[in-house]
Amino acid sequence: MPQPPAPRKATGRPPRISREEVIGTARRIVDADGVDRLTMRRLASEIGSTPMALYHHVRNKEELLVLLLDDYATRTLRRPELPDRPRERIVVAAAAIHEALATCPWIVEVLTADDLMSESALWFVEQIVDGLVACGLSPERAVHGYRAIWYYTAGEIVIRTTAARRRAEDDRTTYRERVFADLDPDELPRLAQVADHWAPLTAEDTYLEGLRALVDGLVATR
Amino acid sequence: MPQPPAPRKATGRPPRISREEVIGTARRIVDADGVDRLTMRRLASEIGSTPMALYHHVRNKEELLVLLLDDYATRTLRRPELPDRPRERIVVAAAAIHEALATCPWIVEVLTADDLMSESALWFVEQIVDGLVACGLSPERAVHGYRAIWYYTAGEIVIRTTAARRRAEDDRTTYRERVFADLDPDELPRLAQVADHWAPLTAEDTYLEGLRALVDGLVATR
DNA sequence: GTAAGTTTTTGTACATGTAAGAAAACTAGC
DNA sequence: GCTAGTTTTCTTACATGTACAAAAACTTAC
Repeated sequence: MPQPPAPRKATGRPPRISREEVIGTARRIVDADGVDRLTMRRLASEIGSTPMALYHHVRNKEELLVLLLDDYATRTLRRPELPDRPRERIVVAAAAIHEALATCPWIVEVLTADDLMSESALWFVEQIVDGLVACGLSPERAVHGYRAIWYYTAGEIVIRTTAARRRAEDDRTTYRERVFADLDPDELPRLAQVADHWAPLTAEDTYLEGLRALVDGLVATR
Repeated sequence: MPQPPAPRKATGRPPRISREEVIGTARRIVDADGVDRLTMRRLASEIGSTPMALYHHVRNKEELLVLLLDDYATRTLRRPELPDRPRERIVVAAAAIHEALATCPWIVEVLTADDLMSESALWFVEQIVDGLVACGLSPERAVHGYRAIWYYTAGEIVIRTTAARRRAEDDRTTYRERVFADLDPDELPRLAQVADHWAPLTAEDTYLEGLRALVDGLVATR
């Protein structure tokens, strides 16, 4: 793996491709044909190299996807105007991250891989932690609060995106539908009550409401 | 795919293996050697069949894993004593699901695949939805509240498990550590302030605190 | 020049999930 | 028995990520 801090040793066989070229070409493929079409072989051939050569610039395909997500975040995350009230500041910052990620449908494969820790995302993290501190949390509790918000946000995106993808590529009856079809109203009255509306209800986008509830709960002095 | 409701047509070539046998053998492999060692070829050979024969009993490997998780949930989920206060009931029910899933380290691959919708898990869902209604939410809002709790719970498990796995199999410096090493304290004062403790802070298990905050926020009349 | 050392590239090979279709093993109708 | 139909199993084949080792293309020391 190359060491950018070193001032270019100029020893060894000179590289024909660079990490940037790899990422850039991968981005083009993903933008054009979707993440499913991004294979190491195709990437290599489009870049004019061989599959294994790529592995000197990225550790493996997963890291490549993380780098792609980073690249995407750097290019599209714009810092919004933040309201004055700290509680609203938290909500707006988290919602901005959520929106950016939710419109990038292929992240699912990567989202769980690591925290969202690109340079450009840190500012949002800072705003959230700072907002929590402004609400009276200790720095430690603020970090925990940020983590909770991140769990909720990432979980929402991953689950909703996966569900949507599954619906798209598989129109057979899902297990869920079968289970909900014959609920015992005596044992599970509430679920039986909402069984008919379960699908539309869970399809609704309630990220913001949930986020608000979570933030409210986090900043409430208990 | 076989139709269990039909009373056994007894036509066509008689099956030599059953879905139950497939799941049972898969479970043994996973219990013995971990989910990584579960391959369709090995499963087939241990069952005394061929890989492609399995595909008449499970749709694909992902469905097999979902069925495995279902099986696991059915065997291990025990209904806890629930407190009277609805708010606490929600917390206890959600925490029970969380605990069962968190001790089953291989679920990550499946968790995002679908809701946790095995028969045995529905009772917990019922308790959560019912608890939310008892706190004054409409049935619709209660379902949304349950979804928020599920997003948070699944996100926590997926992210923490993936992070732990990554730490285990890769001791090289992570991207996160590098980013946190040189934070600009002027631009990101809060993060710089906690940078040293970030790793231990995020390693702490704060699921319950986050859950409590979320539930508090959900039931608070606003 | 040559030799040694370093880094990148390439070629080969393997494990894996699974698509496609042929074959096998049965039943029902004749 | 024979044929047609149905369901399950088996064979073959392919795409993919990537391990491993050899080769290539450099620099530096002599």
